[in-house]
Amino acid sequence: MVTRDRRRAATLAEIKAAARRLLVSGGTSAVGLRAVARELGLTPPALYRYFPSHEALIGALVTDLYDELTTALMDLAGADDGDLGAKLYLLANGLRDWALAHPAEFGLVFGTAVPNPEGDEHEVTPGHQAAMRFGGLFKELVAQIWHQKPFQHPADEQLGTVLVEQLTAESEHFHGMPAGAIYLSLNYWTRLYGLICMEVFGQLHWVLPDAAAYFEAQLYEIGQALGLDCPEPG
Amino acid sequence: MVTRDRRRAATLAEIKAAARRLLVSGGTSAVGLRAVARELGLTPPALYRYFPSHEALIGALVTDLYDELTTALMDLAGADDGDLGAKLYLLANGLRDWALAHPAEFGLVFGTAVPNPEGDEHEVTPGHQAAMRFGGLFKELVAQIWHQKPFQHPADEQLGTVLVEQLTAESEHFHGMPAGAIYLSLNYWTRLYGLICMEVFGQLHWVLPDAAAYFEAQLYEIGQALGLDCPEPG
DNA sequence: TGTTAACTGTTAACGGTGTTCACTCTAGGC
DNA sequence: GCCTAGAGTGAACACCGTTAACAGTTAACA
Repeated sequence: MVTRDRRRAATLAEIKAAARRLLVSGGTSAVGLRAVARELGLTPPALYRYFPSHEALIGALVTDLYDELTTALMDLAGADDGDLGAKLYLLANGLRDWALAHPAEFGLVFGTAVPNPEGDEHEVTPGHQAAMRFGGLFKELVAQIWHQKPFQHPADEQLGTVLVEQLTAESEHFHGMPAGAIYLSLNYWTRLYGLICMEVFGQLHWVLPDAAAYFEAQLYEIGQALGLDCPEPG
Repeated sequence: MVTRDRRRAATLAEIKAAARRLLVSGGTSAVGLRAVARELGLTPPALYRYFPSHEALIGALVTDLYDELTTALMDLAGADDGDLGAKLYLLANGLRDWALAHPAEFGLVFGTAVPNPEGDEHEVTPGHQAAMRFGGLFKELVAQIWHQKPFQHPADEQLGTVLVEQLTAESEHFHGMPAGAIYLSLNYWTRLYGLICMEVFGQLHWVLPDAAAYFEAQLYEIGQALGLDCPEPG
């Protein structure tokens, strides 16, 4: 019987589900090793049969959240068969909606620093792979947009040799797009991420009580930079 | 004698200095109540004569860091008597330099969510006041730039009534600037903050090994939006 | 000046955390 | 049917923030 492995996988899933529950209800600090064990009616040391440390458990949770978000956004964008611009618009709005609906998860996934300061051996963890899959969503879509209708982009001379060199190094991930186009794509992601971070972390409440209108206006702006005729705000 | 208050103020400063030291050397998690007490040769309960809780100690530390950053940037911008655009450029670069030089402090000050979800009684803490002073730095400078040489800005119709309403509510903080101009100013801050956050938190390392060139290009771009002739990148 | 009150620090303790070790018991494989 | 690997337990360790009761010093006031 393989019921042994099956049982192990089941409890492993239960552990992560309990951790997720605690994260949602009480924020990042609430998902402690002992609390998770309590949730399952187990003693704390029992969890060490499944995760080598509390940190590893959190890491697995982050990986799951990344994948959940990725598939959710894929479903969202896949359902719409319209033009690619509308797809990107859906993706951006979907990410914001998810972040606002799950602020604790967002804070855990995107608010914690990536531990890659001195990049000797990358030691590509499953969490990193999940993050790459997530990032690939946007890269892929932007590359499709570019190849369908190339948008105006700054020339290499405007960007400077250093930046162009770094951007062209990423060209393979963008299906051979030129540096200027990758630059604009990076802008899109940077501004989107920054906007959502500020809204979720409450840095925007002090000037804008409800950032929805501002977000929409910004989405229109950054979409235009990619040659998209986004839905106009207002 | 007032030596009693003097002594109290001295130890209070020592406590915060020790906390700061721990923050720098070991990150946010290293600045614990017991660790701070250990650093001063005191027992943990002694600190409760100075701060009502560990959280209050952290709050005081954040306030100090805000003020330190604010005065540092004021000195930086005050020294240069050139045009206001150069001042803003110095400010933005100064903020980035500070964030990269003190990543732990930056993470503590800007990376933690502002606890203002349902804004009933704001209960304006010293930390909030310090944050306002810091934000005021940029608002003030941008307002000066606007009044010296008004830059092109989107019309109200382009932004939509909801957004215009919110922006004009902030008009007094921007010395009576119109909504479109405030919108562009907000863009400047949003993009600057997002960029620095991503760089410090390592979200940019995976695509750009060294974000300096990208940051410079972005600074040029967002400065142009405010009608400034920034130093060109490259 | 002597008394009193406030202030600063201590020790002991409580409940909480992540983690390790030695142990038991049960289920699967030979 | 033995035997081993795995799952789970209880006790313990070292840490954490916090509280309560207590002691010594110092400022203020009658």
